[in-house]
Amino acid sequence: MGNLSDSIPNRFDYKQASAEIYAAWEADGCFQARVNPDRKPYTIVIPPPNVTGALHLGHALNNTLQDIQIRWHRMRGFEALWMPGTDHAGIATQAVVEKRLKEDENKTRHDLGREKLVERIWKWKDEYETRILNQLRSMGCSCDWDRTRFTLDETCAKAVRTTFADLFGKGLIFRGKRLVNWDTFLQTAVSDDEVFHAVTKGHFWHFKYPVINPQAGEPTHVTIATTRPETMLGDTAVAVHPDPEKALNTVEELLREKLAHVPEKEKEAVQQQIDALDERRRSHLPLLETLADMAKRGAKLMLPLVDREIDLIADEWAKPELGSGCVKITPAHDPNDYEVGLRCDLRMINILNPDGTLNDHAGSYEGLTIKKARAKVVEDLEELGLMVEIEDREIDLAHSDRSKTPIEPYLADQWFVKMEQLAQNAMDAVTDSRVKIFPERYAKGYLDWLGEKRDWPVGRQLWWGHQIPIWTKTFDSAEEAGNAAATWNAHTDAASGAISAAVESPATVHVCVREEGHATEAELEMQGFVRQEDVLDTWFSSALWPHSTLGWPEKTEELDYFYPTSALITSRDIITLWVARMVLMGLNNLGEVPFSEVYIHPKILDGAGETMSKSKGNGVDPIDVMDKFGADALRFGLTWLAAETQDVRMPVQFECPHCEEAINQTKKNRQLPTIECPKCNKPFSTQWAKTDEDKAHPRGAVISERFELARNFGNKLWNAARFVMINLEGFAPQRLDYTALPLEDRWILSRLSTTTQKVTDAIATYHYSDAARLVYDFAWDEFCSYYVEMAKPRLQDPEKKAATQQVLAHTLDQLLRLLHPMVPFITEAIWQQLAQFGDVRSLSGKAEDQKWLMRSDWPEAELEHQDAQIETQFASFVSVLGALREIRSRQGIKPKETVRFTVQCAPEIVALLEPMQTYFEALAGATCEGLGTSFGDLQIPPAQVSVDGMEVVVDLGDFIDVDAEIARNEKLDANLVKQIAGKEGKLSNENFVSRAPEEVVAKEREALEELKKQLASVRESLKRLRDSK
RNA sequence: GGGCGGUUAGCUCAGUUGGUUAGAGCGCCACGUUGACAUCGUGGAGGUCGGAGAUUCGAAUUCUCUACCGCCCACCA
Repeated sequence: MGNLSDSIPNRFDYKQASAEIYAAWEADGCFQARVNPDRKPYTIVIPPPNVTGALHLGHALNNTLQDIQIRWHRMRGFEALWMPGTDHAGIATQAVVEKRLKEDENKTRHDLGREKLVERIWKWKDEYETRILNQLRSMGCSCDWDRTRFTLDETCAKAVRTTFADLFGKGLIFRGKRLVNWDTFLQTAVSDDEVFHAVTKGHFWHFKYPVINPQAGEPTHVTIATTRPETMLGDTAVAVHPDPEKALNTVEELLREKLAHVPEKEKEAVQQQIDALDERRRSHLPLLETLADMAKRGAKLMLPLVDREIDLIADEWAKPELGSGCVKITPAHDPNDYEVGLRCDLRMINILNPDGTLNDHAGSYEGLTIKKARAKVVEDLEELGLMVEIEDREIDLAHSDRSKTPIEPYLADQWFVKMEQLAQNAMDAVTDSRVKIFPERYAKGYLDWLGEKRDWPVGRQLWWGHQIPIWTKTFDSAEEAGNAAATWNAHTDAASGAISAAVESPATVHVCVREEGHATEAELEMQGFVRQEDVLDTWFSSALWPHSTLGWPEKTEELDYFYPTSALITSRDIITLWVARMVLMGLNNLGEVPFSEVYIHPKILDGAGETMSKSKGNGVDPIDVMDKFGADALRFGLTWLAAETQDVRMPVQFECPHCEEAINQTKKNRQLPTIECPKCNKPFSTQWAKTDEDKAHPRGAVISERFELARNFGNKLWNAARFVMINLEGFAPQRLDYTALPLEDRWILSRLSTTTQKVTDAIATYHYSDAARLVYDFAWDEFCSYYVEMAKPRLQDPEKKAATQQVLAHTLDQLLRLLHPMVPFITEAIWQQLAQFGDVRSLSGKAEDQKWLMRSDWPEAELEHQDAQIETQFASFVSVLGALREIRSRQGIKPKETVRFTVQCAPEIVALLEPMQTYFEALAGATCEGLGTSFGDLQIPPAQVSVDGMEVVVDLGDFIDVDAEIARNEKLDANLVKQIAGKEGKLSNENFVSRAPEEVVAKEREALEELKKQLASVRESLKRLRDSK
């Protein structure tokens, strides 16, 4: 016994052991999945992390949950494939690299050129991909690394071009004008979700356009207002409501309806709005009516500064209740105006160059930046006497998330994917449950979003990405174009294979070539076709991920075997962008959904409820957590917190590198370059350290104490295993007759069986937190606190030792399996040590033939071990134990002192407790002097506790603190009186007695009797205690 | 403006189909280092379950309204 306790340290050296174990697993091919007809496949494709930067805690959660499913299924006998990889992340990555280029070398991408920039981004990608994959390894992720893919690698590129050509051929790719969010710094369109809004101070300019040849009774000018006066250069109309009176009435109706429902305190504000309408009828309506009539007769206005004739139009977009009631229409630079432009067939004049300066449509303003143009337009309008008023106003301005510069709405040619049918197919897959989403409520967002069936703009004006495989040429006539298209289309089924062509009215031909580097490409270029510069939206390649990673469009064995994949585990913010697109692309390319289940996990927020991010400084790095607590603690901690409905709130601390003090992070201190530790008064640096002075201090990690629970649990498990192994010397496996086992063995086996069943169920339904809690409680409270404690005396008894060893070995072995998916390293480390006691550890006597725990079998719940009666019996034991401990504690009995006790209880409880008698000694330092009996008359009154229909009486002799007992009993007395009153009240309520189910009433009666008994007992005790004084 | 989620102990969260005295971890208080574990053990204190109303014999749990927090979508001359 001595050598083992010396050789097993009482701490798990997670740093060294984890690395060694992982390397050994990998070397032994434990992560590999192969096409294997003898097993059922289980597949997860990783949500490929962006190569923009290192992984954060959200990724850690995402990947932990995936690894749990993968490891669990692997143990259950599935051929489990976890497909790893990373995402090129289009604009995000290019923006990061461009920013770096600007900072380090003061160069723009145009200084470098496309090729050089892309080269730089590849370098960045290599660096971060390595970092990311190593982070995943440190976390213990059991990915099949041989299959690692990148969304921009050749396999994926082929899938992208094949898909694009297919859609093009089906007529689902088309070209259209579209207002895009133009980032003038990066000179690219950014998607709506890459835009953030910020309120800035600005102005609201009111100015007027002259009416051309106004007729009698008509105004000479029309007043409009805008926050962006320079856009007037692109105006092609001014709109007025066709029926302003009706519009005002409608508004009033709505307001009156609101008035009826709105709370009292808001009524006044609504009433004011209604009054304002009356005022407006007087002040504006006659003019607006006139203008509406003018619009109908086709009146024209003169657009000042550029002297362009524009229409006065009637359109409902103009709101008579706002501003002057007239609105300028700039279809090429405003989303709403664009809609008006389409409706009224207006000219769309783009006044901007890609770099944000004005182009030749702006006349004399050409070449100016927006800012300068704005100032000059205002100045010139003032000079012409057309400026009416300038208001100060706060403006909610769209900014690019990537460059932080203001967005300019900009009309550009874009490539679109027609969504109508694709979206419908993806919706059907969820409605008919071919794809199930957990938690279910997220299906709504998915369906709503797809239901809009908005065409998908897939082009990005970037250099980093899959370049659109289209060559374009504009011919002199539609006829020529038609001929060219027909010629190229004729090649489609010929040797050159994969081509299709389409004419964009009037005379532009687009040719899409499927094969990369095909001779056709050169041929097209020779004929004057030019390849589209744009690259595809990064989500286009991500949408193919579940099948492109398996080799599609090749008909690979892997594709056949592993597709459709089994589960997709991801975070809620990309349900639409990614999940929906994967479903529709999977259906389009393979006719099958890409996965059958989608699990959406919570997000990780900091202590203030904000999302974590590097730019806020509240981001916890999984590496720091692993350094401090270990990978298992990171994983278990996250699993523990991953409950169904809630996001994970995780208060964050700085850790002082000098004294390890944890300093709560606040909004104030989280962006400081250095912080002084309040405990040891030494400074440390943070991620914000920029100056040499700041950087000289050692770095304080950002961590969260949230992981202590998991770290402690690992330690508990390790030491329980240590205890078992120290006591396993001379262990000889044997077949035990379950029915002949003593109560404590049957109890722990019953609990093990129940736990196994529940944990299995929890993981299967993605109730991760439940799974963690179940196994934590079993391991700590049941196995350690009771079974191991009870095993101690038994191991000293030669008669009982062997059976005890067997049950200990079995339970530990099974427990390790249950825990392995969540905490793979520590369980594997223990399991390897346990192996030295032979390969037969299970009660069944079956020899374990796997070298690695991660490759061993998941436990089956032994249903015949579940025994409710045994569990009740054990509960009585625990109650008595608790009573004894409480008395000891209350009375301040020293641990070394043994006390004597009896339990007064019914005969059937005596039978329950009988076999457990000896354990009171070991677990509570109390000797049982009788069950079902009392001490008889003691000279000094005993301490007494009544629980579950039992009276636990402890003879403390002279040691008793009578006053303490009296105080306690008095408190109990009062409490019982209160409860009894409550129960009596309930039972005297005729309604309750007659309407509640009989069993509930009976239960209440029983409880009342029990309470009364207790009260009697307490009072008797009190009397004796008082008498003794 | 539309939708979703949350509000339970000082903190972070559980709470199954409504039914005894609402649980856990951390923190706090008291005691404790006898050979698995002080990253531990034993005991204790601490909650009128955001508010109002309704249904019911009975509500943390169901329904309605409401407040606050968070997220998503739309819109903002």
